[in-house]
Amino acid sequence: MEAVAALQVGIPLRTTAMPRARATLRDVSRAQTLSRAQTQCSACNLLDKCLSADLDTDTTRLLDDLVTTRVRLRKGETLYRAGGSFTALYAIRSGSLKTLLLAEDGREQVAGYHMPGEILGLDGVGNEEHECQAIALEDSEVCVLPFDRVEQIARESAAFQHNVHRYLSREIARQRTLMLLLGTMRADQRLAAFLLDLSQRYQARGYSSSEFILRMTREEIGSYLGLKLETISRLLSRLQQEGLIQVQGRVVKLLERPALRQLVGQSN
Amino acid sequence: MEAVAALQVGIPLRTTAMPRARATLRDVSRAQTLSRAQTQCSACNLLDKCLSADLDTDTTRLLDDLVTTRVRLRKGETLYRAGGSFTALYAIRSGSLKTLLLAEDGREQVAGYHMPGEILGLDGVGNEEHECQAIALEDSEVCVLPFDRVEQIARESAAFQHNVHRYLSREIARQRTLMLLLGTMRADQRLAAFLLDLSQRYQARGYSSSEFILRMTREEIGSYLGLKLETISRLLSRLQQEGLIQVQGRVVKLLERPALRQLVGQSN
DNA sequence: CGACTAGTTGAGGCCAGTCAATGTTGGTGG
DNA sequence: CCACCAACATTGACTGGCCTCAACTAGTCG
Repeated sequence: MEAVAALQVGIPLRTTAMPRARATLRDVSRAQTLSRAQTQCSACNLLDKCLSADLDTDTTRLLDDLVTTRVRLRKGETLYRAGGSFTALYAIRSGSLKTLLLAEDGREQVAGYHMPGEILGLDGVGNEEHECQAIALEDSEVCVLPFDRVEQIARESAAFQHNVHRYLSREIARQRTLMLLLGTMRADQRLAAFLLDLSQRYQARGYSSSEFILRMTREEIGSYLGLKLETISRLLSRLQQEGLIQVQGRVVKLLERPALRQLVGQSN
Repeated sequence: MEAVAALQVGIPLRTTAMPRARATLRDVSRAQTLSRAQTQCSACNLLDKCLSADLDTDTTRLLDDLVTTRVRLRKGETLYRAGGSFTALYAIRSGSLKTLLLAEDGREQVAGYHMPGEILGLDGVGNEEHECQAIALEDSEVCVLPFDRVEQIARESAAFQHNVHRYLSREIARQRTLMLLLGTMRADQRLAAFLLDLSQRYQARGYSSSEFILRMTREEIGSYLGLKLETISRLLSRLQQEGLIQVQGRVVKLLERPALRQLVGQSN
């Protein structure tokens, strides 16, 4: 109960060596059990983005009772936290979340920014507990996919199994890209790459690819890119001054995409 | 054939926008088909490190005809490369390999250093082709695990399936740690963390945890840690001067492990 | 309105990169 | 066995990019 209260306030929970809390669904404000009609994956408009891609109708039917719970999160609330026992994957239906990496010494870093259709919680499969914390950046809704059910269906359907593997693997690939970014790019290149990535992901979801809203603060973006907030701020200003983008608070407009790509591309 | 020749020389293949080559087993010097007795996972001394952990005897038997091929690599040879079609996972039996990340613009970074008992190739599951290149750092031997067989067995055995998932997930966790390192640590902290990681992994394999041989050059270590070779060299000297380690070429001795841990731990 | 959070911008410092010279090691062929 | 070469490594001097510290502004919420 106290946990819930704390979360409602939306405190980022700056965990200096947090006594790894058990976090379950009770942690979030509203978990709701849903009627079957509400949860059928086959009726979900995010179909092609999720685990249910490319399945025959028989298999799709298997999925229909996979999701029995959906969770609503308010901005700032935690979906799961590091050390919390892993029981399910989460598919984002609406809104967006960030994942936060926490080291024992209090060091922390934003590990990812996640949009509708993406699946969260994959990091927990390994040792039954989550390794990072997921926090809503705005009011959001996620589907709960109990992992034992996921594994069960994967055993029954090779196609679904393959989707699961693909998702795990894609997560690996995503992180690879980030490692390259963190390991080899200058600050301005990192920011440009970040903006282009956002643009591309928004486009894939049917939103404008040239104008969008940053859901993260300068500090969060900086943390994600291994930089400080001041650097992010300065660079946004500079890119604007150079005419590559237009910034107004959190609203960003990409003006010269080729130039941005070129900036990212120059390998020194 | 030409491919083999090139590889024999051990050229690092500095691929500036390499025309993504198809790489198969023919690429490596000696792929050998083995008798059943030679390849039984149940007889492998790396048992507990590999996919066959925690299985009942029935399932273990399933694995016995999983590995039909083993590959020998000489130092500098490539096991698979980016863009090569993904057909199998590879379990390292002896030796060590590095994985190399390649961006389209020629940027490249060492993504990992891999030891016996570890599994390579997980990044290929997603889109049927490898996303990085694996190169032997010394003469090595790996078991070939055809991935369709792996998936098949996973459908038959929940325990094995779980191992597969665990492995994929662990890879994600490993990269997470690296991201934290690249995103938040100073150069000396990165190097200390690297040395401690090696130490711990050598220990887990029954080798000395306080004295070991670096199988990578300063340049490769630097690339792995997002630093330059000169920085690595300087830092190794400095850590030696401070009495924390002892370095002699590639032979490293950890003298003050607590101090190293403390160095890594201080979050600023 | 005051308190607070998020963001911008400037001045100065330091850490790691760059460039360059030199030393060391290991493999190869005469 | 030694000479030679190439790859690897060390060290120094200098530079520059990003961080730190700090002051100030803009927007938000009770």
